[in-house]
Amino acid sequence: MVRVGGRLDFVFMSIQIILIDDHPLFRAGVAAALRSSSDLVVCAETGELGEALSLALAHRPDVAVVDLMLQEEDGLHLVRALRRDLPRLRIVVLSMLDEAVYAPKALLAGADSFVSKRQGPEAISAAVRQVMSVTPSASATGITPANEVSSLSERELQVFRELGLGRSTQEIAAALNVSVKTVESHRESIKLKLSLPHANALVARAANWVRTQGLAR
Amino acid sequence: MVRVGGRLDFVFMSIQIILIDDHPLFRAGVAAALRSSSDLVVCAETGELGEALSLALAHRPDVAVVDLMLQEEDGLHLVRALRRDLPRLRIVVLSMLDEAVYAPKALLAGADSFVSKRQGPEAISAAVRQVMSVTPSASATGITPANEVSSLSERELQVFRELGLGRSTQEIAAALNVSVKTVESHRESIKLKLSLPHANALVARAANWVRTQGLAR
DNA sequence: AGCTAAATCAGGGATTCCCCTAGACGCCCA
DNA sequence: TGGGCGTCTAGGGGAATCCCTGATTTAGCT
Repeated sequence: MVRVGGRLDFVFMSIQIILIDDHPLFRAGVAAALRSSSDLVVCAETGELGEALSLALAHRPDVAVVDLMLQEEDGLHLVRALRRDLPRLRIVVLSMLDEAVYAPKALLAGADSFVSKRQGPEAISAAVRQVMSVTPSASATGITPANEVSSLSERELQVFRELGLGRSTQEIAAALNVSVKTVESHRESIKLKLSLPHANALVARAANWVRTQGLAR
Repeated sequence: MVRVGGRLDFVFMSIQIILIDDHPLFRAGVAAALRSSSDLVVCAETGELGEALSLALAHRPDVAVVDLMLQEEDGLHLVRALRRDLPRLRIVVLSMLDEAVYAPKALLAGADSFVSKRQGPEAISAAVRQVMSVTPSASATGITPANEVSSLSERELQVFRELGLGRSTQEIAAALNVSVKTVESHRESIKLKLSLPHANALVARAANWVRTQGLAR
């Protein structure tokens, strides 16, 4: 397997990439963006998270580009699995969600770089080259969360988002396939973490957060 | 401009499409999906919502594929503008968000079809062909807002605003010097007027309204 | 292994929600 | 001037929730 070490522009070397994105359209877009650089090769791609690990083991790519998309739960899981089984693999995480919230989680899970999808095609290619140009230490780009919402766990964030969309406790429980009691529990945790006095304050805060995230309305 | 009317498969006719999507990657993906059908032609595409209308007026496409993406407010605005200025234009709305929530909104705004992005590339092509296969009645939208904040009375508006600021029913009652029961009554009236299903939806809506009004803390 | 955080859910009293009813007041209009 | 309509007020009562405490299990970290 070839590998780009530094300023070796007179040597042709390709970076092998595996692309994991459960959304076919986005995957097509990202693949096109990557392929537009002749030194980047998408050697495998899949939308099945279960298939990703075995594909990576088979192809031994240099970089995995993983899309957190909306089920970032499974995405982070995959990042951990990749990091565990393929320690030398560089992992670039894409997400359309809030960078301040998800970047730390992704990096903590073992990702080497985090790219917001808002940044466009070039940013992805750039990130891939960047993670290949540094030693595999990961170093985490020094993103400071500071945002209180970022202290929420995965599940709490899901509940928070649903609340911001104006969903009732019951509706959320049904959507997440858990009991009402569990959702209530998450709500309590969120209120505690965000120092909110009561339910209405929680919902209003969530709605405003969702607004800033542009996740709907 | 050619137009497919019915079962005319022995005549070659292309469907002209304008693609409006503020996200470059997704736009690339959708464009690729559409172009894979030889009878579909992407005659224009843009990520700028402001540019969309003039492009549509200039190219006079058969179908507009509009991505609600994350700022669905603006997207719906565009759909209405397109429907107003180009009544015969077929409009297909894409969204990655909850179909049950956004499809009615999109159709109400004048869209002819709604496709969830989860459904993949084929669904988009299929939707484009489908809207071209029906008569251009466009179903007249029948826009009856009614659910306007402006329909709220003075007192209801006060309660609504307080709710949007995250105040509890008790707090509002104290602030307005009335009983909790009165505030509850106002809440009921507001829910009725705005067609809101339950308390959380009410608070979330109020919070968003407060944000747009700039009345926040 | 031990620790910690996350996720799940139960119990139970306090509170709120939600639907119904209803009196008082003001306004418009026939 | 009487009737209709909307607003503001508020109570009754059952359902739902809020909110606090605590328990268990899983999983990631040291």
